[in-house]
Amino acid sequence: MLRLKNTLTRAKEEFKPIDDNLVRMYACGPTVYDYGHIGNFRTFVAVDVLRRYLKYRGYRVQHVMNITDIEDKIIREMRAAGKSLREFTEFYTAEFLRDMELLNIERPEVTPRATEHIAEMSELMEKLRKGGKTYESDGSLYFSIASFPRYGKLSGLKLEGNIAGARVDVDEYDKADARDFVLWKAPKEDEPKWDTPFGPGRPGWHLECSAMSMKYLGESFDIHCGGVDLIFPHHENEIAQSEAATGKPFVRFWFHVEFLQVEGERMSKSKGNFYTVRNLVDKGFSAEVIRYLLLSAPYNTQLNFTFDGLRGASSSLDRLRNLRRRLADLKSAPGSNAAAADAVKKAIEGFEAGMDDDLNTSAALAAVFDAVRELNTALDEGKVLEGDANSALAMLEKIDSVLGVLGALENAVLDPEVEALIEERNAARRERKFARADQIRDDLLARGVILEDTPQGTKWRRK
RNA sequence: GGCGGCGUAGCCAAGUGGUAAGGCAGAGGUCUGCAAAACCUUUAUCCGUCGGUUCGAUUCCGACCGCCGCCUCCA
Repeated sequence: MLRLKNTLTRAKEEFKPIDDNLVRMYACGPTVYDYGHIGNFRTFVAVDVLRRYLKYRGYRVQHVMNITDIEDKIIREMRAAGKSLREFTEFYTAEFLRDMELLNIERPEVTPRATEHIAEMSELMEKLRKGGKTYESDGSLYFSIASFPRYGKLSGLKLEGNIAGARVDVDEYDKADARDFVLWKAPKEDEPKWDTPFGPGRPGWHLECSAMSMKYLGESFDIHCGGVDLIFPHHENEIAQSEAATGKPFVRFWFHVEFLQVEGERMSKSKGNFYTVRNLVDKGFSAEVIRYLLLSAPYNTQLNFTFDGLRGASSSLDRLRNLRRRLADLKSAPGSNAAAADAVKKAIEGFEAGMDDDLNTSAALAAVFDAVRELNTALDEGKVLEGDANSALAMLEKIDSVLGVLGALENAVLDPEVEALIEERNAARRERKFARADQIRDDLLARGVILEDTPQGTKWRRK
C-alpha cells in the first residue's frame, strides 16, 4: 500500500486513484529560456521515480508535463539572443528533453506547449468571466481572489494583511487587490501576442497549467507535482482558477519536491555553484551517477548536493553493478540455496516497504545494499546456484525499473587488442615477470580498462 | 514580521517512547606475486543546547541557538 505525503492535508495518506487502475498525474515542467540546472532535475527525477513506482505497483499512468514556451523571461532572453520566439524556445525545449533522456527520465505521455493551447485557455477564461470571477483592467484579465473563499488552502498562507517585510509586487499592471493574479496579459509593444475574445495578449503563467491539465486529465485528477517553491503562488492559483471554473475538486494529491542545496548553499549563478547536467558530465560524472545522487535522498527533504556526494554515488553505483556483473558471469549448478534466496526476498520486501512509505528511497536502498552484501558473501562462498543468480538478477532489474540507474548490462565484448594484452600479461605472470605484467595493467587502466584477476581467470571491464 | 521545514559519526543519510539502518570515505585484516573486486573487524555510550513529561526520550512538550524555504520571478 503506497502512502504519499499530500501537501493539501500535510499528512501521509494512502494513495488510491480516482479510476481503478489508472493514475492521472500532472507535473509542472520547465520554462524554456535556458538550460535546466540540477535543481530543476532533482524535481523531474523525483517525479520520474514516483511515476515509475506507480507502474511498478501495477498502475497505468497518464502523465502530462507542460512546456512553458511563453513567459516574461523568455521574451527577454529571446530578444537578447536575437531570435524568434519559436526558434528560441524550440532550442531549449530540445535541450531539456535531451537532458531528460540522459538522466533516464521517462518521457511523460503528453508534453503540451503553452502556445499551442491558447484556445483551451480562452475557454477557461470564458468560464471564469461568466462566473463573475474576473475583471478587466487596461486590456488585461485578472482573477479576483475575493471571489474564491478557499484561496490559501494549499499554502496555508493568510494573505489578508501581514505581509510586512514581504515584497509586494509592483507590477505595471493595475490590480484591484495586490493578491489577485493575471490570467491574460495585454501586449506591450512588440511582444508576442495571440488573439482571443479577451483581446490580444499572452497568457499569465498560472493559466496554462490549469487549461492543459484539465484538457488531458479531466477536471479532477489524482496527482499534481512540482517543486516546493510552486506551492505559492502557482499551485494556489491553479486551484483557484480551476475550481472556480468547474466547481469540482481539482487535484487529490499535491506532491512537492524539496529544494536542492549545493555545498550547503542555495544554487545561484552569482555564487558560482550553478550546475547544469552537461556541466557535470563534462567534469566526468555520468548521468546515471547524477541521477543516483538526486534520488538517493527522499524527495521531501532538502538534499545537499556536493562533489563528495557525487563521488560517493559513483562508488555506490559501481558496487551495484559489480554485483550484477558477478551474478551474470556466474556459472553454477542448477538449484537454489536458502541464504541467497532469502536475501533476494528480503531485498524486494524492504525495497517495497521503503518505497511504499512516501517513496523513502534511503530506506529502500538500505534494503537493497543489505542484499548486496549477503549475495556477495554467498558468491564468495560458492553458495549461489543458478536459480539464485537468476532471481537475484531479476531482483536488480525489478528495482532498477524504478531507480533507473544501472544501465544496460554490457556483454563482455571481445576487444582483440585488449585480449591480446591480457594474454601477454598472463604469460608474463606465469613467468613471474611481474614488472611487465603490472605495466600492462597500468597501461590498460590509463585507457579505461580495469583488470581483475579472479580464480576464474582475468576479467576486464570498462571504467 | 507571518507561515513551514531541518539540525543524527569525517561526509551523505534512515529511523523509533525501550536504548542508533544503509552508503561513501578512513583504519586494520582475509584473499592476491602486487593489485582490483569481495568479505570481516573497526569508526556516534550517543542523535544542536537546556529544561519538562515518563519507569525510560534521539524519538513527545517547551525554551533557546544555528541552518534552509515560502510570503506573488523561481524546481
